[in-house]
Amino acid sequence: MRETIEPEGAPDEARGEAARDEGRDEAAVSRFVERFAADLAEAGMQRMAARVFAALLVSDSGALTSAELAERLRISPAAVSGAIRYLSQVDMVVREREPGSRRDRYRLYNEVWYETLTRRDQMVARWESTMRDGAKVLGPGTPAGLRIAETADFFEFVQRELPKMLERWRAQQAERRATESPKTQTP
Amino acid sequence: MRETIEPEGAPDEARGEAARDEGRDEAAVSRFVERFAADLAEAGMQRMAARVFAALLVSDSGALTSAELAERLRISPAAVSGAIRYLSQVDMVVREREPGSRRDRYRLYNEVWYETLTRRDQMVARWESTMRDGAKVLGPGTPAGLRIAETADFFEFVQRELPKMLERWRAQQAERRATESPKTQTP
DNA sequence: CCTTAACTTCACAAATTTGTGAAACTAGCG
DNA sequence: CGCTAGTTTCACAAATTTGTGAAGTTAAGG
Repeated sequence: MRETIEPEGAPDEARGEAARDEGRDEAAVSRFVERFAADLAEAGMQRMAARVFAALLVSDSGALTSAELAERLRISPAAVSGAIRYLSQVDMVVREREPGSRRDRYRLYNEVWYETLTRRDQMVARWESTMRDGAKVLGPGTPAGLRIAETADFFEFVQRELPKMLERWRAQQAERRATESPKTQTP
Repeated sequence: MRETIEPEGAPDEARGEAARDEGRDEAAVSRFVERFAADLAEAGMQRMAARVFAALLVSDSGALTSAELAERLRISPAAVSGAIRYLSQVDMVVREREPGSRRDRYRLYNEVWYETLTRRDQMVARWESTMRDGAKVLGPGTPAGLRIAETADFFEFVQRELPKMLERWRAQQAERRATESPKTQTP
């Protein structure tokens, strides 16, 4: 029951400068946006942040203004603001001030998955630190102390592995781009 | 302000069959439990589940009864029940019915981290599926379609990598146990 | 079989989170 | 320099989540 009062046939002075994304099955796209957002939310991301991220993902330009996001997701500017604050904080989106206009655009960060995994890595680092302290408290002679020390070791292991894994992904991508279509280089 | 009325000096008929965990700095242990639980909660785990898991982690036996958990964490049996339901569901804890007595014991699952990563893997699988569908909706000719297809590829890559990583961890552990102290085998 | 210890379920009150409208800022543009 | 489009902040109402007490269930032990 929300009435987004935005004269549908507004003069197009304000139109056409951003993503147009025309000629697609908007209903299907929206379903996809909501489905992916739900996946992310289930994994712990704030709901609005997830929706905004998904909306950016399906835009051809990879960047949208606050107004566009608000319109497409049917949410208030305040909600967009909150979502963007979160997404910038975790480096999933970058804010671009357009030189000419006074409105911001929010762009998908290119290395999103790199950033996201790095963030996860930092979390694991914190856990390892917690575990090392715990191992001290419990003492190396006790079963609990040993178990906790081993957990710390596991977290340390994961921390060493994640960056390597990202490296392999990049290598694979580089190779694929080289072989698959030698013309398609990102401008 | 919770009053856990449990006669501290209860006759020990009901004592001594489970974890005793004596002679440690209980205050320090409790701080560690709460800290690690907070880490887990921040990562999205339900708070009570996180606390119960942490409490099991610091027990020497690696297993506690509902009553012990309730007492140590100062929570109601209902809360324990809820937490255990979650933890069993995700295979982080196994339920053991003691043959003699009528009370259950909840034991840390040995391969917790293996299970946890596997679970994460399944989540990534769902995301990949979402992305493949999305790529279809957007179409392979569009920028958004390409971006989404690449994301799907990334998820696929991660899915292939995680199991390998776990394999390496196991190998490393096996080796360490062999070299470090050839006597210390789990009974 | 009946008793009763142990666990689970349920309804609810408390606490937390979420998204909004409206007011407060900020900075282009005239 | 003031106007105003665009964004952020704030207080609050709605929705959700959380943990509890109490009732309900199950099965071990007499």
